[in-house]
Amino acid sequence: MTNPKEAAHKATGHTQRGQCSKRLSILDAAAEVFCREGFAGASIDEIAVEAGVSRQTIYNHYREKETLFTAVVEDVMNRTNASLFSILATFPDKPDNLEDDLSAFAVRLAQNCLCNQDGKFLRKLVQSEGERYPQLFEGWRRHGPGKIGTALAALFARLSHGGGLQMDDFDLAARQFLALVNADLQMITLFGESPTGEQLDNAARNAVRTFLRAYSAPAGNPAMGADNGPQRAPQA
Amino acid sequence: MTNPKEAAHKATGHTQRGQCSKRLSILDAAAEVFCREGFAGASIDEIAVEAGVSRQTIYNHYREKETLFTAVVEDVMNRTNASLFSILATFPDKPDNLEDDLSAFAVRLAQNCLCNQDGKFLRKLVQSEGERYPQLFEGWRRHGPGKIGTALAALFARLSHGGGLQMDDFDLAARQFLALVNADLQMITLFGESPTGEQLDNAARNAVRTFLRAYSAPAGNPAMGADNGPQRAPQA
DNA sequence: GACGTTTTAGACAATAGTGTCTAATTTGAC
DNA sequence: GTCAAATTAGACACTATTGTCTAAAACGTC
Repeated sequence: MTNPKEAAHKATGHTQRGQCSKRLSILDAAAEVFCREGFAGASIDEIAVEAGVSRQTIYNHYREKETLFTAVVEDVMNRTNASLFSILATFPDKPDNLEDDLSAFAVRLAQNCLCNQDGKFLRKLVQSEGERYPQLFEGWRRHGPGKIGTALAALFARLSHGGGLQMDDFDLAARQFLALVNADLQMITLFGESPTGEQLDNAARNAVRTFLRAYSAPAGNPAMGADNGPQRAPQA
Repeated sequence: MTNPKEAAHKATGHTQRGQCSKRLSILDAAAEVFCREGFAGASIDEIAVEAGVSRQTIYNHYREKETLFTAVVEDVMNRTNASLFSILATFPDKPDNLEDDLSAFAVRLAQNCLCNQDGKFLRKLVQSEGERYPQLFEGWRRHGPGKIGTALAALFARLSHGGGLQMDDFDLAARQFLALVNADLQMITLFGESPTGEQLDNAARNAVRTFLRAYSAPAGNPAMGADNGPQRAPQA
């Protein structure tokens, strides 16, 4: 028995709803189980039960456990990626209150990418299986935190140019921004639960305040251009 | 080559040296294998081979796999804890250059607790098995990042009182300090390798610069005052 | 209703791992 | 050298899991 289904699924737009919905529920259940049990601990039977399909159907769509795993990782990465950019687009073009805008932005980012089910999945699985599948997660490095990093860096560059921020290493600032947002959150998410709205708000507020204390342009200096104020001594 | 066997260990009633060294090599090998394979993926046989003992000896010392696992976690936590406090003691009583002293401190912290083999173990295993063994890792929360957090907070309180720093939430500052140090490091450690000395230096330097820009007391302001306004640091 | 495809349940072999048991062997203390 | 404790190798029963196979059932389309 070859696999006409994979070809059919990819090539033709003739996809049947049944097939597709099975695929989706398998991916969903697999993400759940892989995340909960890890790759070695997850059993195909468990996934099949949770997905509401027979084990054979899984082996039908994905040759073996590893194939399923990589498919799940790619699926979650794509979803996270999409969500990421839709959130980036929500940052106002002309922020009127940088602290409020950045805080709200951090909250959206945290709850849709970081504290998400998908975010949890990626964090856990990259951590535990990253060394075993380097080429798989190298995509995550580039398109996950890598991409959010560069996107954030671009945002900060824009804000710097607009005069609200002042910094010389946008990538560094982006990494630090994310680290600060996570500072208060990781203890919660690591414990396995999702932060409440209030916890999210506080974490974002704390992160943004510190970030702005380090990087906001001197008040009353509507700086244009890239000139550097007397803010920091470029050390060594 | 993992046998510091002359270390004085816990006296368990009938202490013989042979027993003790076996115990240590079992714990060592188990830590290695659990870290590499996760709890489910690790096999007792693999650990036995790596430890250079027979499988039966492991079952002799630890009733079952789970017992061994918890013993390993506790062992690693204790080691990390000890290392932590010895490092904390290295921070000078009267720092002459806050940036340099904090950077050097951050480097020591990172390479002895965070990027360590033990640090890697705790990060990975807490992440992947934390939800399954909450009571086990609750100790980690209190004595790991929890304890380092409070110890750091105490340090920052001292520095604030001395006039070098200015902040009103010491615990928050401690969390943020650690987060900033990790900001540049986690991408490296997550990938599985240890950072070079240069990477460590840069990460620490970047973290401390941002931290001080957010929290250093205004120059020429000797001390006191729990109040901190939204001022930034002209530093240098 | 007929037909091709997908799905299903279940049996199946093969492999791997856990934890126990026993008997032989080593080890260290006296 | 003796003796007891620790260690070892190996067999063992038991369970779990992977991945394959087959024949029956469900599904969708015409």
